[in-house]
Amino acid sequence: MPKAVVSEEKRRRRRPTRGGRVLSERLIVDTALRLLREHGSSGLSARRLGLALDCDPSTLYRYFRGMDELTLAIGDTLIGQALSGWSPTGDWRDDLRALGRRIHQAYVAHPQAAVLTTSRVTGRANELAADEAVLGVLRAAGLPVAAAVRVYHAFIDQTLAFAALDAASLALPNAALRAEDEVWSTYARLPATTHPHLAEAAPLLATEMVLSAYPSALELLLDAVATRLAAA
Amino acid sequence: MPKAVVSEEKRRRRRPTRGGRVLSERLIVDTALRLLREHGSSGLSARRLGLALDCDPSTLYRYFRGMDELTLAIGDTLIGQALSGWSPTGDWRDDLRALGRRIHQAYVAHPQAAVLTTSRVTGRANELAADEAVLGVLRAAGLPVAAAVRVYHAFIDQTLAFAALDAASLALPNAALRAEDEVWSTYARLPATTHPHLAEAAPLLATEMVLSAYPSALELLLDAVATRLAAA
DNA sequence: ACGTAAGGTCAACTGTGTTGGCATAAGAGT
DNA sequence: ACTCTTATGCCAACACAGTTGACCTTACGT
Repeated sequence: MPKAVVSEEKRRRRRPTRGGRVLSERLIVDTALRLLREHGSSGLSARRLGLALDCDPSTLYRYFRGMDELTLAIGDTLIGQALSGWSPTGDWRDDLRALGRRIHQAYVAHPQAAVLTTSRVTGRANELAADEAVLGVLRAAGLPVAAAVRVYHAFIDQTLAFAALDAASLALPNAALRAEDEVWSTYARLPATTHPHLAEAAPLLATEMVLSAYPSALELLLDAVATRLAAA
Repeated sequence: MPKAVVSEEKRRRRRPTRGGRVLSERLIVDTALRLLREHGSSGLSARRLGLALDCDPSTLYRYFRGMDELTLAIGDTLIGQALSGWSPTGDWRDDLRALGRRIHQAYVAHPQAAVLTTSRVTGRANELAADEAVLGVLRAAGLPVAAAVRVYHAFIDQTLAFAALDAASLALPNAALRAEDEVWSTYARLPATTHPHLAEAAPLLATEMVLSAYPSALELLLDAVATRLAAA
């Protein structure tokens, strides 16, 4: 019960666990990501993490104040992955599109983790860097501060929102996935008298709904920004 | 232990609980909504629900296969509330806007419940009705089936995605809310050398980020549909 | 070489979803 | 009105969750 967790830089003495591994924030987060992938979004627990790291669950509390703080760290790691290797080209439209796609993709690449962490503001390093990047692109494009903030808001919310939604359906355990398939094919069996449009659209729905609507939504937003820039 | 839950219509014998109340799906869902509002999105549990209904937690399994199915029922109730009293005017743009706002609003009005249920396809009655309504509006506007399905997809995903995001920040317990405020004001204290754009935008961010970006995103989508209709 | 405290471990607490077995009263059929 | 059936309530128990306080040990700064 560390009242205060020692920050990663201040960490001095590294004692190995009984299994011989030396812990670190990094190692814990990576292992958590692995567990999430293997056991689904509800498959991460202090106990399982302890098992995987061969340490007592309570040890984790030396590194994070609780499972919630660990969750935030996982989220920040995802954003870090999204940004790694990116640099602005100078074309605001390309840059914004790339940032949006990268963030969306990073979350969707870890759906089980994304489910836990989207829609949480962490204020950690990588998230700050991402916000700074987006605002920088918009300001460089010529938007005044106030407008840039509004666009930034729509942009980041839209990206995270779609990421969350897309991740959620990807993260469903197999059983639930098959259940959702059932639902869509149920649509096909609906009587045309009560649900004519659903019955008509059913075959198309089954194929359309497995794709993400994010790319088209993103282009819509970019168009809107272009219009605003042209008007000024 | 009930392998199969008896469906609501087939329910015959209504025995009151020890507290004298007669249970029903409806009563259970309503009580769950109350608990969610009072105790937050993680405040719903079989045991607490049992306590509130004055019945044994296991009794709930006579009505729902598990907490997950109860969750889906809650979600469907929200959609039902969104649709209740709505009818099409014939103006596709007004109708679509109204549907979007109503659904978004219904979720945001129950943020704690929305957090649990957005991004879950239930296939229950009210959800079917909503899907049918949206498709009906689009077809009546003159869109061919394939296009209507694509727009429907973007529309419904966008609405749910923003609802989820907006609900999530509304549903944060007070402590976390204050923590998020902290984060935004931390932005203001960032050194302008490392994060110039964030530092500049900080005061605007603090006020902008508490508003929903959904209304503007919705108008963007409606514009896109109008363009497509005009082209045909 | 020593003393300190970081950080590992252990045991225990409360709360969770879920299930199998049992009991009872509501309603159907006569 | 009497029975018979069974829907639906209750109880006890299970394995799992997060979290904490006390304890111990070993790596490091001096």
